[in-house]
Parts: sequence; structure tokens; C-alpha cells
Amino acid sequence: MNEGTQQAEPRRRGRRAGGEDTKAALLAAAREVFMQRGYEGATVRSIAARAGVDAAMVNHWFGGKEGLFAKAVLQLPVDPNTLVDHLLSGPREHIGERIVRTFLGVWDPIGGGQFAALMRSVTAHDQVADVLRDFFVGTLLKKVVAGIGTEDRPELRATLAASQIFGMGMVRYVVKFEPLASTDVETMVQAVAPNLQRYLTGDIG
Amino acid sequence: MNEGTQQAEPRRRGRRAGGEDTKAALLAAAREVFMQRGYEGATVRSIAARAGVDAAMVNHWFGGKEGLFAKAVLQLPVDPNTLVDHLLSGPREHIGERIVRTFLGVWDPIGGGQFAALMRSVTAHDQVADVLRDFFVGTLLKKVVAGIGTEDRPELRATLAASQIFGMGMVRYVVKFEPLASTDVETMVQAVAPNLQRYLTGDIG
DNA sequence: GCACAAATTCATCGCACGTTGAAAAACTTG
DNA sequence: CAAGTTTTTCAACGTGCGATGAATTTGTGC
Repeated sequence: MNEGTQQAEPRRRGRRAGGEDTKAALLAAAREVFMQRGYEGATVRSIAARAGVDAAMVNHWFGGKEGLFAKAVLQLPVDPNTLVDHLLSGPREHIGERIVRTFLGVWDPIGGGQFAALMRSVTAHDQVADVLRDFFVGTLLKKVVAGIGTEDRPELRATLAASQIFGMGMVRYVVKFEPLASTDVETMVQAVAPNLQRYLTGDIG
Repeated sequence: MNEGTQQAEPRRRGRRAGGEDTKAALLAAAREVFMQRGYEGATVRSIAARAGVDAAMVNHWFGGKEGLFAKAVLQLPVDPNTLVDHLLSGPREHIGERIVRTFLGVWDPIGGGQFAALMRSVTAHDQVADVLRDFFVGTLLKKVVAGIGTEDRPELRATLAASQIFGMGMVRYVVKFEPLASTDVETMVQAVAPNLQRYLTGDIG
């Protein structure tokens, strides 16, 4: 019903009138559909349809489904530098709390479905796990750890913290274990933040 | 070239000579392939091939791919009761340590690939998430929490602990963040067990 | 404004999938 | 051992996929 009385012209062939960026439209559509359906579940046809474009454009612009996937997945929903700055602002003995609040603040509003979708892509395709690992370990965690300045095994601490964050997301958004999936942010902070804090600045043996 | 000099008999038709349990062979093959490839990635033909059987047997015995999937996924690698008993044996102030040791003891030897595969199925298909949730929350966590006997919000504590365990598995086996992915069991116990212990028996706010 | 390049759609190809029905072989029962 | 049942393979169908190449339209340089 989204076209109303507009009779569906079969859309004329040939070059489009100026202004419309097919490549960008495909990338945006690809991000959505890949996230929702995973790599194999997303079809080139459905992505092209959402972009309002013919499926052949995927081959024309990205050399195929794989190429489109590679380009689309690399576009992350948050800016790493802003994120790191925000996490590192304030006293280091409250960084655990800030991480929990930031994480839930990002994903709770969008229903967590996006997080579930990201996990789906991560587990379904090794490429995505690689990209995510490079981003998380090579960029985000490295900077956070450097900012905190803990001397003892900083990389291990960072990945331990990551494990708690990933797990919180998995249980809250993907498998949805109750009551954790419905627990309010304050309670989550009180429960989880101290454990994160211990990983990052406490005694881990 | 994978048949060598063995002339490929096209395998005679009709009922097989006694003893071979096609149904069980299919279930075993299905568990492996579904785990490795996820639901959509696993093809009926590949499962049947691994079971040494024609693809039509999937429809004959399980009514189709979905039916086979439902049966195959419900077969978990560990016995819940044995697992619970083992976790609850010993002093309750060491249950965190016992959980970490048990978890790593189960998955580390099989390379963690199986865990990654399980996560793949969980994230790819809502049905699996449902099954896993029922098993974890309804059976395993409920019993463990009851066995520990903590009064304050036992279910929340259980799911918090689950979040740390899931996250440890994700980081160690799926996205493979270093150095956590390669850290030895003793160090993992020293790092993670206290946090689990706090979730289960400590002060969570 | 005319030739040429770029962008887009369409029709179609080949392939792999899940499923189906018939034929064939082995068991089972009397 | 004959008739009937169960199990298995085989051949094929319909479908949907990613990809390709020709046709068509728009934009650009001279």
C-alpha cells in the first residue's frame, strides 16, 4: 500500500536521472538486510529491491554478493574515537559503570535486535569475526586499556572485560534469559559494573 | 580421485543389509553439519552424504529438513543431571571455580569449534534459541541456583552468571580475542571464577 | 549536436537446493 | 517359498539463487 494510486510503471531502462546514488543505496540496504538475515539468508535480489534498484547493480558496483558484503559490514554504527573518549572521561574507578551504561544505552533503545543481528553475522561468517576482532581488539580495547593505564597484563584484562560485555549482550538480546533480559539499567549497573571494574583495574590473580 | 582403485559401485537399491541404523546415522551427521554450517548452510544432501545414505531418507524418517533439525538439535553433548551434580559437589564458596573448570574442560578439548557452531545455530534460528533457553533457564540454572541456596534474587544471579559464561565462550571460541583465547585454564580460573562467585553468592547491589 | 562512455534494466543462464514418487532390494510373516 | 511390508536408491521436478550479456537510456566531451 505504499504506492497509493501511483500506477506501477515498470521503471524505464537506462541511466537514471541525476542525483540518485545507487552505490550508497545498495550499501545501506545491504547493511540492513545482512544484519537481519545473515550472509546466506540475505539475497542479492532482496537487497536490490530494498534499494529500489536492479539486482544486476550489485555485480556492476561490487563485483558480486561477497564484495557488497565486505563493504557493507565495515560500516559500524558508532564512531570508535567518540566512544573511547566517552568511556575514558571521568574517574578510572568508575569505568566499569560507564561501560555498562554506555553499552546498554546504545543497544537497549534499538531493542537489541541489532545486536542479535550483529552476533548472527559474527557467528555465521568468519570474515565478520575477523573484522570485529580487528576493530575491537586492535582499535577499541587497545585505546581503552591505554587510557586506563593498568600495568598488569592490560590485554588480558581488556579481553576479560570484553567477555563480560559480549555475554551480557548475548543473554540480554539474543537468548533472552529472564530476568536479566528485562532487568532495568540501574540494577544491571550495580550487578555487572563491579565485575568489569575488577577485570580492568582490580586483582585478577 | 577420492575413490582410488575401488570401482564405484552405484550402490544397489532397496533395503540395506541388516544392522545399520539409518535414522541414527542421519541424526549424528545432522548434528555435525548443522553445528558446522548452521541451519541454512547445512544442506540435506550433505548431511545424507555424511551419513552414507540417500537424501530422500531425510524426508522418509523426519518428514523433511525442519524435522531433522528439530530432532538433531535437541541432543545435547552433556547430561544435565550429571552436570548439575558435578557443579554442586563441594563447598559453595568454590562453585565459581568449578563452573569455569567444567566449562573449559568440556569445550577446550574439542577445540571450541563446537561451541562456535552452537552459537551459530543459536543466533541463526530462533527455534534453537528457544530450545537453549528452555534447557538453560528451565533446567540447568534452576537446579544450580536451588542447590546453592542463595536467597537474594536467585534467578537474576543465575542469568548474570550465564552471561559471564556465554561471554567467555564467545570471546575464547568464536571471535577469539587474544590473549584470552589462548590463556591457560589456571589463569582463566583465577580471573573469572571470583566474578562468577560474586554473581552467585556475593553482594550484587 | 553528435559520437562516445557510463549507468541501468531485462531476459535468461546454470546451478544447487528440498522434495516427491516410482522402482528395487531386503526383511517378515504365514 | 510366496506374498506383503519396510527400507532404500534413483530420477526428476519446481523453485530460487547469483551471475551474465545485450538492450536501452542518460550524461559528457569535443
